Amino acid sequence: MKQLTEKQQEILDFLIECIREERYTPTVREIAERFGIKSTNAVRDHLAALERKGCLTRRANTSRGIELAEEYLEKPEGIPIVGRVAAGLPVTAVENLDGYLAFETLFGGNDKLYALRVEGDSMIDDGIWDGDYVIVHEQPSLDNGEIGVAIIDEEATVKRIHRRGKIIELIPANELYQPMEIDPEETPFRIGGKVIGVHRRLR
Amino acid sequence: MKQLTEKQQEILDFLIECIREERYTPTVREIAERFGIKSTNAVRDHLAALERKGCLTRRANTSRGIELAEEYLEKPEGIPIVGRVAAGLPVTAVENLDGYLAFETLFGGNDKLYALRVEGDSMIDDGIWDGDYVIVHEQPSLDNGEIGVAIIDEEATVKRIHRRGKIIELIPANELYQPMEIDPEETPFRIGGKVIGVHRRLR
DNA sequence: GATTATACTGAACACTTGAGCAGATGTAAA
DNA sequence: TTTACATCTGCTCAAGTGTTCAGTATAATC
Repeated sequence: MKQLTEKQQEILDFLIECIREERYTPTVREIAERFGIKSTNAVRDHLAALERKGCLTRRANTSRGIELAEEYLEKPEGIPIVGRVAAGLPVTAVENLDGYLAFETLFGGNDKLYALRVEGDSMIDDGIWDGDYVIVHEQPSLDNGEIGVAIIDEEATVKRIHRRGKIIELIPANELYQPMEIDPEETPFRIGGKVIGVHRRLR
Repeated sequence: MKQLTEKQQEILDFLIECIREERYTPTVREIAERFGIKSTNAVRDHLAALERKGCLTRRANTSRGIELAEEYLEKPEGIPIVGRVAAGLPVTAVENLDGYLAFETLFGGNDKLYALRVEGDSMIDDGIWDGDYVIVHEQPSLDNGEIGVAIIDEEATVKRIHRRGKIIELIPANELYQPMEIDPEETPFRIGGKVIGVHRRLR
């Protein structure tokens, strides 16, 4: 991407604001009015420059036919992640900013994910509490000892899952609970996926 | 919201697809072409009906001036939350769907939020582990005993925070650690906010 | 000094587009 | 039957809008 002039950047910012925030592509004349430009051709020059520099494309002879390049269409979503707290600044100052916390960025657009609300405290020693959401990657099998979702008789439960020969062992993380053994030939059993995240809402 | 006819629904769906997905508002004639309608006035009638029923508004005398109502602009984001797992269906089948897990819906567009990565295991008994993200609501004070962010000498730390007279007490949730006492008149101290959520990425 | 890119004015042109009118057909409710 | 509404055709018109041409001026680059 080539360097933009100040004016070009201003106009690009305006376009981004319009299209991203207002879902509304301005006309050449609207852009001219916004910047106090009296000739549509001046705007045209800027748009041509922006197009040449790869910031946008235009549909010819079409009203409001500006299409922004991909990188300008997404707005940062989620919760700002604060790194070090710089002296004297508010916590969320840009200087402290480390990124954005969002499921999108954390789990990267994976469409085999689902969330499950945990009931009971059988996994409390693994840091999974009653009422937590676990984020699950749907997959048919697990490595031995991984935390996953076991579906027994269509009832979902979160446990550490071991396979010992033909027997499936579900191991809680709470000394008050006993491990459970399942013979898949006797009991309808399947694996719902692997737990890859935990989310808790405090009050 | 009044009932839509099949045709009106089709046109609304097309508008939603264009505006939401392609960021591109079609003209009356483009809509006509899309549905094999030969007169712009037929489309005009449909748009009038949709406007009357509150699905959209139109900017008069403006090209591509259709504005969808708020409820059609957002697409469901986040991770599907599964409730009960219905028999015989894949886990993420619509029948099991309970909603979507997203920071947006969980924390409702609150802009006083930030996230902080936790270092150390001083809060392990409160289910906050080393490497977790805590979601913090920025606020200047806390109720006694709430979990919050204490900023001491511009260093942020997560603890249960008590106020005892002039003294601030920071109480860890791990018997290996000792409570810490702070005199705000001697040590630069402020409250970074209240911890309202925990998020953990497993591997 | 010549060339190129940026930034703009002003006017004219032609296509794009929304708006409007007159009228037709079919369906469903009153 | 009457009424209301949805759906559509065909046409016209005016306003909206992108495009082009002819210039002017400045600064950076070669």
